[in-house]
Amino acid sequence: MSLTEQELVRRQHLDALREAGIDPYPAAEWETTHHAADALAAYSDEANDPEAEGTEPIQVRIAGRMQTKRVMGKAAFFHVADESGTIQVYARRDDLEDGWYNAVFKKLLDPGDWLGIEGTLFRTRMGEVSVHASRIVLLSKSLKPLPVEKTVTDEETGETRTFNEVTDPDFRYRQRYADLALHPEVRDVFKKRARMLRTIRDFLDSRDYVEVETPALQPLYGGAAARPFTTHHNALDMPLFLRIADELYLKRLLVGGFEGVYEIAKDFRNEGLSRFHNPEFTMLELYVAFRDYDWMMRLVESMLERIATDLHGTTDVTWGEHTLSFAAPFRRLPIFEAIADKTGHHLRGKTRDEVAEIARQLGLEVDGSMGLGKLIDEIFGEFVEPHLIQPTFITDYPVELSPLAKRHRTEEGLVERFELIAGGKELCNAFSELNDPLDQRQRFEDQVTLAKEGDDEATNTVDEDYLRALEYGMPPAAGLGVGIDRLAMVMTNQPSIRDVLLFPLLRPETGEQPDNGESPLAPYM
RNA sequence: GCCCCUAUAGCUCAGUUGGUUAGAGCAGCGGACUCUUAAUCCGCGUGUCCCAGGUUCGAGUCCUGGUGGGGGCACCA
Repeated sequence: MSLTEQELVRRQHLDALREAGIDPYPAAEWETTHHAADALAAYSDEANDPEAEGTEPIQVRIAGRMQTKRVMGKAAFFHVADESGTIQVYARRDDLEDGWYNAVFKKLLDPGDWLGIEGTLFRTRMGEVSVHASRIVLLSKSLKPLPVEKTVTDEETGETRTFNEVTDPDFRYRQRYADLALHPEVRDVFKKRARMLRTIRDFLDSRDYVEVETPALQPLYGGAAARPFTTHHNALDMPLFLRIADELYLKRLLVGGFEGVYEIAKDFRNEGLSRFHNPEFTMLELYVAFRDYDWMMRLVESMLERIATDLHGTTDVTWGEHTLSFAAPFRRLPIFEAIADKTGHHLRGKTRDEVAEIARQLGLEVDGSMGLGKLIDEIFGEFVEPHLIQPTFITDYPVELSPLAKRHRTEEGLVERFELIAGGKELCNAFSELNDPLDQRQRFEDQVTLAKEGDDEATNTVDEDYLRALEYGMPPAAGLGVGIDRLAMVMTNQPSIRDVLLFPLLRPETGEQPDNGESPLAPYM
């Protein structure tokens, strides 16, 4: 791939630096005393006013990426960005090592270079707290120019305007490193995501639930309805599946005597991509012995309340034009009531064919392969779910949809299950876990029948080992699954799952295509 | 898999009913400048107009096919 003029210029700078005896990629540690934000805070600390008579100037050593460079002959200003923010640096020829300013700083350093700066804090005539540099060290040379965005604050209105903002999603997702370097607010999203995960772990650990790890490579897949990725183990010469859920392994651990276990892990589902779906995604699963789905609703309320408060200081979370309230308790609504509210149709007790007719009346496409459960799910997904903006527990699903959930204690044909919907999307799925081994075997066999009838998401194998575990006796338990990515979307107000994944799945870039029949795929050049 | 939108300089974008040499700002290059902040001033345009065909005297512009990206549908307990 040919280099642009700007890339060539930077390579020339690199060569010139080496000729001048400056290592553009030095190994030695550059110990810092401050981040940019700390330095600014230190200066504005009124208890130690640095502008008061007789006060010693504050010495700082900082490190960061050079932003725009404004050279005015024998002095220059530039900003340096580190993880905390930016701070301006004032570099004067006569304050730096002899000849260095003209020969190195002006000619060979470029925006994007990583620099170490030593100096004292002062306030410029324009009022900006800055570092008056006594020493500037190149820490790492940048050979490829980052796009230049400039943000201006209008002094009268206080409004900020950004020029040349990089908005191309292709660029931002593919070159996430550049997106992050350019956009501190994108880094903030991922810091919030990390904090959310830490809150979840704190919350669960404080209840003495044990974080465990179960296989991602599985000889049989199960625990959800989804098509798996398949792979192959060479030494054992056997096919393996990437997990679509952790559920069946975690419940084996309840049999083994753990009373609370959870796992935060990637699941893999071989399905389409969308604003809400990535083929690999992060799932929290939690199983607690001797509890039921009612109890689990209260736990979820309490956990989400805490996540919202930790991230935002309040249970109110902005979601597009809405404000979601995660203050407990959340609304609870049986699925049949929810459907009746939105469509006027009471489906409880109706036969498969009656529901199919209603679905047709509502304008849904119905075909003969759709069972009662599937039809109800379709109606719910089309007419109810998108309208559930505030956090809402939808409860008591038809048994056909839930082969791993316990039958409802009083309602025939239903299971003790809930989903939490917020922002019009499913965030959690939970139930009182089915622990009757004989009922479980029957439901697995029903799934196998569905698979044979052509449902390519039904599991086509009975997991005999799981049934063996259940036969030893699994305590009654409540189980929960939380889509961490979707929760992160809601908690950080991001419209696409790609905005809460550092590296969402994209097609590989096609490289330069020499007309020689070689592979067109050259992802990273 | 289907439908719609979209692709022009490193970045953000303009480009007329098809018209001859494809432009602007920022970035970059050369020069001036010791408190600037989209620094300013003087000079310089750096391009596979996503790709491949086609229509035409002539295509960035129109047509067909393809590729990347976005949105929607389908799929997704």
